Amino acid sequence: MPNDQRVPEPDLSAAPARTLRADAQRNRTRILEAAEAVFAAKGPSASTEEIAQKAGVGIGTVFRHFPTKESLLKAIMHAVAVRLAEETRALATEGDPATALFTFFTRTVEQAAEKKTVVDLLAQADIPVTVAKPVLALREAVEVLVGKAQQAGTVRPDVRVPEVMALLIGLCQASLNTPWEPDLRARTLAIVFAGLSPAAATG
Amino acid sequence: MPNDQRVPEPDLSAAPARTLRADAQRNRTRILEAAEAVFAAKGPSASTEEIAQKAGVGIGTVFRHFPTKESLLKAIMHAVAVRLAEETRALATEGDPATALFTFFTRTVEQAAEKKTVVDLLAQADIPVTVAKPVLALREAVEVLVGKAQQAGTVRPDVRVPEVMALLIGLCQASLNTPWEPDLRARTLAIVFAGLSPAAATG
DNA sequence: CTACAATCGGAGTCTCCACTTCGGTTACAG
DNA sequence: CTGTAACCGAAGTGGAGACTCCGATTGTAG
Repeated sequence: MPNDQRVPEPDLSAAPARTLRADAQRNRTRILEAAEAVFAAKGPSASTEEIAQKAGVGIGTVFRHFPTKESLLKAIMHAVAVRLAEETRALATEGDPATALFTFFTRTVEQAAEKKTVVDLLAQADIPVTVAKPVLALREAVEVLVGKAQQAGTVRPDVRVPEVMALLIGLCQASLNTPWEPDLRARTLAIVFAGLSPAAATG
Repeated sequence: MPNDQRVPEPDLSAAPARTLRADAQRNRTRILEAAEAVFAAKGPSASTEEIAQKAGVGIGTVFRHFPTKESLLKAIMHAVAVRLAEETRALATEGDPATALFTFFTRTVEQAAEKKTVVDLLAQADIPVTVAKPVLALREAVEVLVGKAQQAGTVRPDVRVPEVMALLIGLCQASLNTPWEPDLRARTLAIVFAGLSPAAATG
């Protein structure tokens, strides 16, 4: 039994502590699931109590697993970033190079309205250190998408990744706050895609 | 001209009450100025106390003039909406039809980072009744801008106002949360402008 | 089975903020 | 100048939410 616990670094992955008691592990999972749902629906301002209730545990249990509301939020953002980066990388390696970027764009904007966490994650100016790695991975995956689309001739060669990310973030935020009809979403995306295409004037 | 309709609605303009005592009028003005500055800098979550302090009055004075924090916020938004609508209308009547829309876009996005109130106003899904009129005026002015640009041949004829507003809101929000370098802002706007231009493929 | 340490959970604390109250102050009519 | 009604402002109230404490509960080693 390791009496002394020396933990120089907090591990934010799914199973951080060793020999975690069974109920503790179960509750931890429940809390993470509940937190992801609540944060996605109501944003970071959702109360910890609501998360505890949705998870079916007491509020004290939440704060034992995550000493701070912020730490819980970071754990969720970490998970979200990892998933998003994986999806994007899959699209970059397996998808049709000519259209993969547009698919990624459309899919992300579509889901933005339902997943506030994703938008908050993307919009953050100063990325917390704990989620920096997956966010970097996401950026690299987008870079691949842009590069392939440019090689395939569906995106202008002078377009760079920062402005693509800027457009993505902007569209996600706008669609989140002002729920778009599918028709409006399609037309708005069409304008951006047209602007990215080689047919457009460079101005 | 709209027919005269009598609406029992509180007047939110600068001088609502008649025969307001001199010091009261002065304080009211100070509060409005302070609130606009603070809300623009910190958003709607800024505390009333900070506004009172910046205005140089007690917090009680703020609540006498504006019974609710929300009513104060609405008064500011009303003023902002009126100003923005006037600027836009001026651009619609006096500016070069071919470029006025782009000028409006660029100017608004440029100022977004410093004026959170404007972004909050534009992004609101449900416009409060008290500011609906100037917001409608703004929308009409944008409609004129789009129409003139289309007549001048600088914007595709199939583009409609809703998607233009959606793009504007998205760009403003993104530039607000993630401060853009002027260079990035220019490149991002260039993509959108290219997408609006007739040279772009319709998809 | 039993002991015990890890875990649970919710009442309690602390802080922040919107909003109220009321005694002191001041503009202004007469 | 003077009375007074309007106005001022800071201490006070209430509620919400993040975080803590500690007796009760429970998984698990032996």
